[in-house]
Amino acid sequence: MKDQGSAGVSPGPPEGEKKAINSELWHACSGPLVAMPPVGSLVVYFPQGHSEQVAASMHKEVDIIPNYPSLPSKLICKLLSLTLHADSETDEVYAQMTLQPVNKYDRDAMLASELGLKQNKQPVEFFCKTLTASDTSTHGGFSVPRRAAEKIFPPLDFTMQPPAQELMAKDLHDIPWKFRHIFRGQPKRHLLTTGWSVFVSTKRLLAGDSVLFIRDEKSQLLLGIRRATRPQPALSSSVLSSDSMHIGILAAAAHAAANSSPFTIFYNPRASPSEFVIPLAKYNKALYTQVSLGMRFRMLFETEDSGVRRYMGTITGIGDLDPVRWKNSHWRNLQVGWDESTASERRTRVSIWEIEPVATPFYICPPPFFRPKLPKQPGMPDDEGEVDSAFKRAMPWLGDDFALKDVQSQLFPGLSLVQWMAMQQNPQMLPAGAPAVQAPYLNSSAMAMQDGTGTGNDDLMRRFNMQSQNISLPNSQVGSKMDHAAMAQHQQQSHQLQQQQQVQQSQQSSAVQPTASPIAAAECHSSPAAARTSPTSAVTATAAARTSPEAAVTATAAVEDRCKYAVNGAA
Amino acid sequence: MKDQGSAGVSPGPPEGEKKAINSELWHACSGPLVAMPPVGSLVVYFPQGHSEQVAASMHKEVDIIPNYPSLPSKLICKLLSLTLHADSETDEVYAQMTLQPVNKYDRDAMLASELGLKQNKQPVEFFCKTLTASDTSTHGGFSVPRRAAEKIFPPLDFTMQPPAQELMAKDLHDIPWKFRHIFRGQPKRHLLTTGWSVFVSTKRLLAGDSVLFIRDEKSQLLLGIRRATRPQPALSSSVLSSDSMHIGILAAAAHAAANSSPFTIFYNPRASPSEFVIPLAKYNKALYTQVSLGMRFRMLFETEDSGVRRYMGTITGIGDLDPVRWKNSHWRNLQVGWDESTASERRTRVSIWEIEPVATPFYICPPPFFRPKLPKQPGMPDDEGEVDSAFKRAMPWLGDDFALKDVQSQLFPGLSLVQWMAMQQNPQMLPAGAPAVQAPYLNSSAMAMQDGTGTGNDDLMRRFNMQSQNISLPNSQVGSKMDHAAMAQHQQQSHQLQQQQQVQQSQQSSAVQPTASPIAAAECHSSPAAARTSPTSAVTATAAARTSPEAAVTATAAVEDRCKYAVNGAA
DNA sequence: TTGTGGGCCCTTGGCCGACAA
DNA sequence: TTGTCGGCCAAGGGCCCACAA
Repeated sequence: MKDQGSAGVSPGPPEGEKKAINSELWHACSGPLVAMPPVGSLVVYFPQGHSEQVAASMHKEVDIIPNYPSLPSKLICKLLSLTLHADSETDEVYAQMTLQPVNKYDRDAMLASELGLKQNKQPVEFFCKTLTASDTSTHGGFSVPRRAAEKIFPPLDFTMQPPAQELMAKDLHDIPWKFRHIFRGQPKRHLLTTGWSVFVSTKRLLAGDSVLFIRDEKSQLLLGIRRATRPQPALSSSVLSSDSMHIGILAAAAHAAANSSPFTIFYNPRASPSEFVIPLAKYNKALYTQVSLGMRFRMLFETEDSGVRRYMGTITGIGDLDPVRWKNSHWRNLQVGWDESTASERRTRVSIWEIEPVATPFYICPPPFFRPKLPKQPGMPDDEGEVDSAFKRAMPWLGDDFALKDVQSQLFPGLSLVQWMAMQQNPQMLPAGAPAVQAPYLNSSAMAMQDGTGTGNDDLMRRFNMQSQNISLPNSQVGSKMDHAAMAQHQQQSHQLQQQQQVQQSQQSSAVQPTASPIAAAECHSSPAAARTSPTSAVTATAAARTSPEAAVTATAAVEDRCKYAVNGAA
Repeated sequence: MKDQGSAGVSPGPPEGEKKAINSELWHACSGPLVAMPPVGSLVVYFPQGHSEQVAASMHKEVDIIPNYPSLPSKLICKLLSLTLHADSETDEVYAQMTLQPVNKYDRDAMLASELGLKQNKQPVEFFCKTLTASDTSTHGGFSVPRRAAEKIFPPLDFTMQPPAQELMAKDLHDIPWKFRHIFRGQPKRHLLTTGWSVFVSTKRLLAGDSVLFIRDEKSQLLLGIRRATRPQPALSSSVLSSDSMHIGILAAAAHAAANSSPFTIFYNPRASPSEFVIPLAKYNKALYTQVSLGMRFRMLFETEDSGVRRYMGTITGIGDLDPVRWKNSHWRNLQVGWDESTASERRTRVSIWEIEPVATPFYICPPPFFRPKLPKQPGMPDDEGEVDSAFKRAMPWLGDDFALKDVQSQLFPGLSLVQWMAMQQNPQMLPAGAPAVQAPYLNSSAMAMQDGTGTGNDDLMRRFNMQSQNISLPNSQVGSKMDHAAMAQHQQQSHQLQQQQQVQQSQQSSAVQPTASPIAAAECHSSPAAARTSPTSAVTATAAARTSPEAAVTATAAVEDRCKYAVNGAA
């Protein structure tokens, strides 16, 4: 993977510099769910997640994520630098981050972390279209959705016959592409003709890939691509073995933690499903959310065309993803089930900061009479005093989490590297009194019912809540103790009712939840994208064997919004 | 880099298996200098060299190769498995090796290591041609060198007018390619027409790249490619930071050494100039060779067209490549100068096993009257007794080299990862009495003169030999103490004479040196390969910016053999 | 012996509206 | 509103030899 025009959001380490990558375009390509923390802010780094991404980048099964002696499951770090990159061959976007583990953090960093939660980097003026077979064929041009053309492209001079103009758009590498934009045909439609096929062949686009155009602040046209996630053959790096990669990640982090020295990581937003560098404020906020078995939640997913939609789910288990190697880790420690039958592809393991509990406005902004019990609201620092010490009081266990004991590791002759690392127990145990999931002040589900939004299934909800008391025991696999039959029955019975509630709650809570990003999607139109074999030369048909994109466009029935293309903002 | 049809020379770890890669073809692509050790044999692994390769693979400056606490500069390992690979996108060849560090080794492994030295995997029936601008242009086909076509391709039926046939050749991934082979034109010549341009475009070949055809044992035609080493942009992995990669390599090796457990590495023959996994027998043999300042040697280099030629050089310094981080390492511990002025691109640092001292037959097969002093010849075990114990007696320092002391590493807050690792001293010190370069029984240069081959410069040679006594001090940079002016003068004066000697010595020693591989090259013809800009579409000339191969084909005047193409074996 | 260029044919790229989903 | 097709024209892919290095 070659280097590219890299870009400094901050002065990152130079590595074959060209020109700064347009941040808006980068975010448009990385998708609506990706928000990078601001430089200087505090973040939480999860080695497990990092390992998962490496495994995902190599298209390998996430077999065993090894741990490493003396490396805790999370590191609180200061984000020293952030550089946005794009692969020069594939245009794949990724970010380079320099993190420095910290034991204590200052007020500014905390505030920066807070502010980072509120910014949404998705460009306002953009559209994204999944390419059809006709779009990518050499036979024709690109059919531009009408609304998209009207919103994004410069207006045509309709006195011309036919109306046409030359468009110029720059990609992530600042390379300009020129297209003939014409409005013709019967019925009339917007087309990109001359220049389009060169773009398609140079970028090696196939039907199913997406193209997106944005207009930045200076009204300049930019374009990016987003490739379909087709089943790719396992990727062998040919440079480093998978074992060495994993141990490299962990060793680098462990050293950095021990010395409070910076280390560098790469984050590829589209390679793995989860971010592993989380704003500290977001993480803390999530810690204060009650999670209990059977709890209902919503979670954001990206739609095919760069929109977002929420899926409803239920927490079916709470416990370590890997109780042997990564004890007491918050990484994907929730087992979940999804309401919709089409959700078979969705993950069954999520982390607490990924979900939005249903009806939680109370905890985001507790009523005044609860405040005396908590000196500061960690999620929302004000100007009154030291955020730092407030944190220490609120979360006394944090301080112990960074001491690196130099463990005299035993040696196990004959074990493979992964086996050996797998045997290493994480020596960083949380203090005995600190539960794996922090006990909240109140039970959110119970609150939801008192709030009047929960109706008709009080008994079952209470039952789950009672069982959820077990979670104060660290690392207990409470999910397995559940009565799954009763659970399933309950879900089936109250399914329709819940969906009605969802809509109401979604509308209510999105007004008060600062983390909820506004969704604007229009022009929904459902029709499965066609996929066909790309034409290959007859002479060496087997040799030129380029696997045709399998018609894997799963027609998932969407509740909220689903369309072949989306114009961001009302049309 | 995607996975590929991988191939098991031995049962290697499966990783997206397809079919075994043809070993002959793999070796043809990897070049004439690459010989892989046999599975089960003993090898010496150099972490420094491994790090260098990773740096080279990423086209980065070989800045600082960090070391790692408790990791010695070399590990003696048993080669558990060897799998040949080829990148599915670029056809780049590489090998996956599983190594297990050993403290003691059995007789069989030692013998296997011996046998490995004698096999030469280069296929007998093959030819390699560097592609011209005409070859890669869409305008025409491929002009096949006459001798090559006659030797490799099936004979044409010359009763036809014109004589023509269809050729089928499989590549590294076992994908068949079909070409029309025709003998036409005025004057007559062999051409590949139909099918050729598809091959060129699919493989993305450019003028300067090479294509090679071989005929295996079953007379089947195979073809491979070898890309020109053009100046590539720095490669950013987008997965792992360079720091993490280096520490990953070292940590994996250190763990394996501590536990005698297997670890996996990738070796890319064309990425870095030097092998870092050396047959133990070859290494030991090199240790018994006297090296001294001013010593003359020959060294094999690959020619442009998969041939080999020897260059003459002089040892100008002996000492650690990195005296701070990698003390007493044999990795590239020789500083050398080259006779030819065109040798400016050649490396100035080599390892002892890479060179062939001039006139050393005496040490390869010592005369009988020296044998009583040495119970066993380590390089050539016979059937009389335990090779193992013989080794222990011959090289007592080897045993100490593998003990892993669990060093309580100090922590240096604030240092970067590389800085920290660089500060770590390799705790494995050689015993005080053991010199960095083993003192031989006799001085080879002196021998050469007594042998009658060295004439006319006795004084200078003696002087260098006296100075070379200093090398018994470990890690001393003797090279810097040399009289460089006298050295240069000497070289200039005796240049022509030396060249005459080289030819004689080459002929003499190649007959008795088992490591010398037979060179067979014919049809030498010198003409610089032309390079021209590849045609790009006019519409978006800047966008499609595909850098044209710069005419970097340096016309080095070759002494022995140099040709645009070479037919292996007499024509 | 072989690299390059001109001549010439014909495949394929690419622009158009028709038509239907 | 937009995906795909047939029609049609022109660019360039690709096979040939001439010529020269």
